[in-house]
Amino acid sequence: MTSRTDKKSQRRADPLTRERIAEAAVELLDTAGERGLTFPALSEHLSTGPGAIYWHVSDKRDLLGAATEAVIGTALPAQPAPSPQAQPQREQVHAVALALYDAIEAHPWLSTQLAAQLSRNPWGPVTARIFEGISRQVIALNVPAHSWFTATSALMHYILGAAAQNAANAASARELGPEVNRASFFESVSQAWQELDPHTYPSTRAVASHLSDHDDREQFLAGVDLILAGFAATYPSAAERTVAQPPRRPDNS
Amino acid sequence: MTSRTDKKSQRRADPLTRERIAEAAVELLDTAGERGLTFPALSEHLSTGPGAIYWHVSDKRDLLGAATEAVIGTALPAQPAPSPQAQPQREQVHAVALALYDAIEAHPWLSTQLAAQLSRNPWGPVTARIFEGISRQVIALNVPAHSWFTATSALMHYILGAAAQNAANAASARELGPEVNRASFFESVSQAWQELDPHTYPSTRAVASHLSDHDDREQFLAGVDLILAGFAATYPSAAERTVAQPPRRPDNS
DNA sequence: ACCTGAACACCGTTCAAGT
DNA sequence: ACCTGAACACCGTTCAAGT
Repeated sequence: MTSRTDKKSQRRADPLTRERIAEAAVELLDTAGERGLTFPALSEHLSTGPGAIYWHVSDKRDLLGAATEAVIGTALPAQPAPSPQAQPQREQVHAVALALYDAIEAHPWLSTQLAAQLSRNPWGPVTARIFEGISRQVIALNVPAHSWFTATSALMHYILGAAAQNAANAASARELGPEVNRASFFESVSQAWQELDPHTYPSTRAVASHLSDHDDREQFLAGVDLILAGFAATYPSAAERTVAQPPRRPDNS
Repeated sequence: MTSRTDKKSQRRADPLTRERIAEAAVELLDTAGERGLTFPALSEHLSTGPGAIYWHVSDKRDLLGAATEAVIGTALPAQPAPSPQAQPQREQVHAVALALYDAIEAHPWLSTQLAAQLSRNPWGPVTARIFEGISRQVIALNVPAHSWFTATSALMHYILGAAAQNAANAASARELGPEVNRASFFESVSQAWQELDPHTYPSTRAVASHLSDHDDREQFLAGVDLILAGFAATYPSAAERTVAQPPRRPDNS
């Protein structure tokens, strides 16, 4: 494990690299949250000085980018060949969606960073990896070429937005105490919504009263299916690919 | 306009209020960007000290929240009565979607703040206003009650995500010089994507090659229509509401 | 009740100096 | 080439003191 220059006076056990720094940053972000990632804290974690970090990373944005890249890289591994048609199409879409969903739930800070990458760096590796994962499905779904971008966008924005929302809910629920399950969290949000002014917020109140204690992942996938149904309905060529499956309940009831 | 105590020694022309502070914050955010909103800058803008601002606002998060509220309040005015069926349903959805789209394009910092509000404060006025605007459409669309939340989520996340993406693109294009139009911006992104590794990013490259020089708003609405089509296909009761319209091209070609 | 402005704690970033 | 750590600029927040 130690390097070949195994003298007693080697500078450090293992030298700093952008990757090691990214890992440490992820750890800090997961542990202490977005506010917990500071150069002083990270320096101490790596037992070095802030200057050393700046040698490998250009600034804090770059540091956060490296952390994001590290997580996305393992959550959405590069798949060279358009994956074989082993799974039915719908399940492949679900797999990509859930990979992102789980990554964001495990690292709540990720949702902010992904949004930042999307907007700041649409040609960066993070954006490309996500876009690739989703557009591959869209193409396989026989969406016509002129609509690839629209369809991918719709799916991607829903996935990232809903996953972020779920992660935030999970974090809020966690704050209410580890013993409280999701049910009581939804209960409390539902209740807060019910207390809105009936005159200005009639529909929100109505929706709140129908917020069943659903399974979050099922709910998330129901949204994905809703958009897939939109593809099938809008592009006849895409229809057989998704609709030919055994008809699945599109939502909880 | 001046208060009743109209002595020469009144402390200031107009006293600070949360609203005046929010307005000034919006101005700073629009002018100088997210990084430009600092307490020193805001204090000077209002010709006061930082302490005065803290009397009306609890901290910076609250300050940003007030700014967000101010913008959303005018972009999405409260509509007491479920708006009359004057317009066809699809156009009402478009109207809400475009209101958010335009607000985000005019205030690019808004997209980050809306995401923050959604996750931190799901029961706050900003979230409620947006949710109300969209869920009202979903309900009017005859989506069944147990799917109101899913359907509203799908539409909302797409709208906010796509609008944010557009605002970011617009900002990037602006940076390339005021004379460059959107076309050349899309050209450059498309080109950057084309240079990705063909082995790992085949689909992204394929999509890039079909990135026509579209109208951004049309593209955005095409995505909305895609999701509406999903409603119609998934919930038979919703079908006649959206499908009965003169069939509109769902996308540019 | 509302405002003033100095003071404090803290963080991102730089840089001359080391190995 | 890579690391050290002190120093700087700047910002969020507080607070004793004013009106």
